[in-house]
Amino acid sequence: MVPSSRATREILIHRFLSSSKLRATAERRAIVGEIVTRGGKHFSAEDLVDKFRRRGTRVSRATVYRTLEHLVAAGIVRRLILGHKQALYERSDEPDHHGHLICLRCGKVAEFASEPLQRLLDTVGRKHRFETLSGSLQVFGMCRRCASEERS
Amino acid sequence: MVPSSRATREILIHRFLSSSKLRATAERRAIVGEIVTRGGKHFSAEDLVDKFRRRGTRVSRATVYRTLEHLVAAGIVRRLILGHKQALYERSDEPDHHGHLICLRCGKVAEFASEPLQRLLDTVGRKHRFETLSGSLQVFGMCRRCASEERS
DNA sequence: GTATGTGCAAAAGCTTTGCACTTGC
DNA sequence: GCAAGTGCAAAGCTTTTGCACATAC
Repeated sequence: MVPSSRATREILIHRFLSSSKLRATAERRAIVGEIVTRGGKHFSAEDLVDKFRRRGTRVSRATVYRTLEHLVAAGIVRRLILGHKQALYERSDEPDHHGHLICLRCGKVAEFASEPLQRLLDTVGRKHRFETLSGSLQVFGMCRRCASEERS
Repeated sequence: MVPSSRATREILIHRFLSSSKLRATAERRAIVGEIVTRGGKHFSAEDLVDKFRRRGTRVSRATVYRTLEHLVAAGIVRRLILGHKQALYERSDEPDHHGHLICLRCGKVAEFASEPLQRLLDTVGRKHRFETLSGSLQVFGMCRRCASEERS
């Protein structure tokens, strides 16, 4: 049974709005709602804009960017820079720290959870007196499919 | 005693040019030479353009970008995306794998070598049948100086 | 009623590209 | 000589911003 998406959304919206003196606008609700609906997957600002356009919800690109900025500041989503072009975002209430396997040939991004990564972050932070907020391990290379296609 | 920079440069240029059927132009020599001179530090495409402009060497921005692309493909430099704006590059013959500590407040990027990171990459690659070419661990947070300024 | 937020379109910033000219091999 | 490389300026993309209008509180 999947946890109630409606409940999650309300919690997130509440946390988001109360974290500063932000107003609860229809646009912000739509954006948070959409992010909740997407679950743990990565998404770009443009993904949201597209979705709203297709669905007929009126939210401008500028508002999407501005709201994402707030969400990042509030610690609700993380901003990832994986490929070479746009930034991707993901909910930060996802299984703690994880890394990304980025295929340089097909561009696919896979994710892996890693308990050792978590420990590594702790160690590094302590050693360098650095206050770690989040960490992202990017591994560049070739996914299994591309590696085998490359050989043939 | 620092290893001969001239020798290093020749080796790199040779490796670079012979890795495909690339021609040895003055521009490419200047770019590789400059990268060698910079040692292990990060640099952006614009850094190179600036340097050439100040020094009076005529190398266009387009050529810098095109050559960097070749260098990345040849495995001589790595392309890093650390902050939010331009890509940074670094020589890939640097002390194997290392991570980056990125301060979200002042933007400073520090580097740390990490043997455990190396091991983590191996483990992850094996586990996910992923052919790892390079890995980059980005740790976002606050550096010591900013953390203390923030508190005061 | 007023501080906040939104939309639009323009601006900004990095990177890529088309095309005519140059040059290494 | 000709394929490969360069420079220039224009175009492409994502993201940010200024400003007039709209709206949550």
